[in-house]
Amino acid sequence: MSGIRWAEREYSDEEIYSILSEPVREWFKQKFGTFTPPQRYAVLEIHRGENVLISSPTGSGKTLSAFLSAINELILLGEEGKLEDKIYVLYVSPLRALNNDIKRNLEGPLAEIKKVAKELGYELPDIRVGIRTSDTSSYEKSKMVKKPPHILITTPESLAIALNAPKFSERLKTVKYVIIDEVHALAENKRGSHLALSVERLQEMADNEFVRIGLSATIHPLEEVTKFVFGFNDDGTPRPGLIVDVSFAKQTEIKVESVVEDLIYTDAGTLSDALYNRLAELIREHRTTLIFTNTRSGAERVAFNLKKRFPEFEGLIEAHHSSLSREVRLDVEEKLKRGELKAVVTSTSLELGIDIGTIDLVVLIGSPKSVNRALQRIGRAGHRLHDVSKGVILALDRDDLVEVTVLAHNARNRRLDRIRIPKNPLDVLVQHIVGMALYKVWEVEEAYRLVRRAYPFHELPFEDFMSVLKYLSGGYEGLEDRKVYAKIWLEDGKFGRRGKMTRAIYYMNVGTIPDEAKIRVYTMDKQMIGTVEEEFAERLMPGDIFVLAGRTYEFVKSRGNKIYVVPREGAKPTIPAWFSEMLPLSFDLALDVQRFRREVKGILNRRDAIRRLMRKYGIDERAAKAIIAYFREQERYSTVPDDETVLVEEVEKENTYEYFFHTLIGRRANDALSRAFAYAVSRWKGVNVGIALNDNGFLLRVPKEARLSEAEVKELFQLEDLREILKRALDNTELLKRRFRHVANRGFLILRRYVGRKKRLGRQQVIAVSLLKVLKEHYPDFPLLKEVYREIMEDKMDVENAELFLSWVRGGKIKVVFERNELPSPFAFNLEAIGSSDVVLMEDRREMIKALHRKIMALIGKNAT
DNA sequence: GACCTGCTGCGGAGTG
Repeated sequence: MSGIRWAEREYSDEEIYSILSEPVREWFKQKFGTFTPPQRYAVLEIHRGENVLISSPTGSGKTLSAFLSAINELILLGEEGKLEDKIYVLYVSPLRALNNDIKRNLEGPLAEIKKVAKELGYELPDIRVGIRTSDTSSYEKSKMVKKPPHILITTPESLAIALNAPKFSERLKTVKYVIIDEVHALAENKRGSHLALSVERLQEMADNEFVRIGLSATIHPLEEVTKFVFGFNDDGTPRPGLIVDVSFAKQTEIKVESVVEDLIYTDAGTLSDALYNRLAELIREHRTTLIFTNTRSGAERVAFNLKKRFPEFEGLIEAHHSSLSREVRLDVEEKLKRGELKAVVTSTSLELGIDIGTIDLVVLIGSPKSVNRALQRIGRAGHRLHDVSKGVILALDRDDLVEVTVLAHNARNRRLDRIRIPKNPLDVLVQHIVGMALYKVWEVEEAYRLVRRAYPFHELPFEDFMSVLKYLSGGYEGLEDRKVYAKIWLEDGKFGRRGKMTRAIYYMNVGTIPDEAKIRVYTMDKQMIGTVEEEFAERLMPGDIFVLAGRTYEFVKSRGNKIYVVPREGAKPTIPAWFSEMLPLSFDLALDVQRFRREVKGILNRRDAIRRLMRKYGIDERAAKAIIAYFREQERYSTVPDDETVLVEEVEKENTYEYFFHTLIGRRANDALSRAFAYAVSRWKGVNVGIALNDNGFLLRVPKEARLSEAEVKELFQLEDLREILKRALDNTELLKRRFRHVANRGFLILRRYVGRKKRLGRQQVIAVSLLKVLKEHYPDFPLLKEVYREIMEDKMDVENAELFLSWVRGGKIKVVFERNELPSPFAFNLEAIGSSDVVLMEDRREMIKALHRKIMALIGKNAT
């Protein structure tokens, strides 16, 4: 029997007012008059000390539902003169910009309540709200130790650091309410696993059991996420609490547009003209437009070009992303809040929660890759409950167009993607074990119990827990000579801290986001603008001009980890590139695109195909025509793969055979599947196999002598236990070398967490593969090494869904169609263009696709469309 | 060596 219930009781205004103190009640009446649905379900329950997960749309008063009980309590304490200098409420969100926004949105009402109270004759003390993130100066942090805020706002990473700050952690012990906002964005990845352990550590050190409140606008499945927020009791049952589900649909209007008629033959220049003209049009037609680009360099490029092409926007358009300095970001956020900007171009750093009244349009350039993300972003427009959230998605290539057509349709119908919560990530556990050891001496059993209270580690085998402890306690002959120090001691069923540097190592390596070697960019008068990657900075020559924060700067000189620049107009500035992962297409959405393929296939020969698509999917004629033309070309030349057919094409190249697997299951699942397949092929044939992959499928490049028969290709789909195959594949460093560089970087950082090297090495040397190789050579039994590797790779891989896909093939739900083709089919163009090396230029890629298209059209005849 | 498409966040406490 689970103690988790669905909220059934909707309380009346009077019932809620009855628990509120007079100033809060009067303020609420004046300001709102009545409670919103989530408030009617949640406020009283939270007041009674129930854990609550609230799922309801943006602008529905969700944040206030979470805070109202706590604010009321603080006001009551203030009235009675019992408000102490301690933290009562802890609020955690994934984004710094959201934290800033929440602070503003709390301070306003608190001041208003104080004013109302004064009119009523109460003299209330100030209720302080404080933020603690990387944006907080050390001066502010030290003030916080002496005089803590009553409400503390932070991020998962900063919380993990605060837990180990000897003085400040004392202040956290008094917490009564823990609010986790935008839960969906955390639960589904390791940032969430990391936070879940932090919360359990906090509970362990806290004076009392605190109330847990989770918030989200878009989340599915609710029960699992609820368990994630509440955690588990020691007897294995989920902690009790309430699910408040008022996720009624907010009015949303989503348009899909193709910026040009012809997505193949339009040259790059015309395409960008069309894009910027359309953007300018949209910006002019609206009060404030928020534009999402998915990438930081994209945000820089679009912000810069809009201002350059349309001088009317000078000073009215800004860029916002994580590599801009605190000053720049805060300035943009403030201007946005005050309604002083026409548009802000952002990567993803403004996609959650932020409440800006004047934003009346959201534009997405390229696919946001999941329905949840699309709804979150578009929800930034028309933030008030009864406003319509308006979004326009601009597609720039044919695969993108197909994807966003399905995505927009799902978003309109509130078909959310399921999130999957990672289980037992050992790299996260290692960080927290070190953190725990810094805090006190632990009984092994006691620590294991604590860890298992966190949802992601609820089923952690004791052996795995012990192997992590043993690993961290070192004791490996000779490792210390190589500066591999033990972080903990482990004896008589207890463990504790070891090593002078351990605390610093913990601080410096906290979190699960892969790091980059950063170079700070300063103007000559010492204003920091942001950071660029070491590799980008290294290439700069004096006089070079580049874009940062949507403006152009000339590089002057480089000093250590800083470079100095001066503002300068330039003819053709470069745009920095930052290394990171690409947003992966969600598995659920991928399956829907498969279904969409079958649907379109079914209507291809009907005269009203275009009209039907327009009607059902709400796309314009241009977009519908492009989709129909794309599918007709594919069908004339090859097979249209869908949810019942997986197409494998063999194409002969000069030295290789290329096999295109049209497994539309998203990048992460394709990553797992392609690697397992490549490993199997390389074992069968004794050759190296090249891999290229994207969301729509993958490509194996096999040497001529290792050509696969149709039977062998089909045999690949019979592979069982992918996880096991991948484990073996991951032990093969040769294969790993071929992987993307950021994986290597990530590997290095994780390794650094274990090894504890503080010194930053040159990029060439830090490639984790080589480091691991060295360690492996010298220490064949180096414990957990393989596990560390797997952790790194499994971050990128969705083995579970890859297995699921294979089981559908084995079960006959999906049929494998094998073809030998002279050229890759139209659906394979984008994969082909990934190329054998990572150095295909965008322009070249477009040319390559154009050339392929011309050839295909010649083969199937001009009248295909 | 240059090409380019790749998100989110990131010490504390005390001393001089």
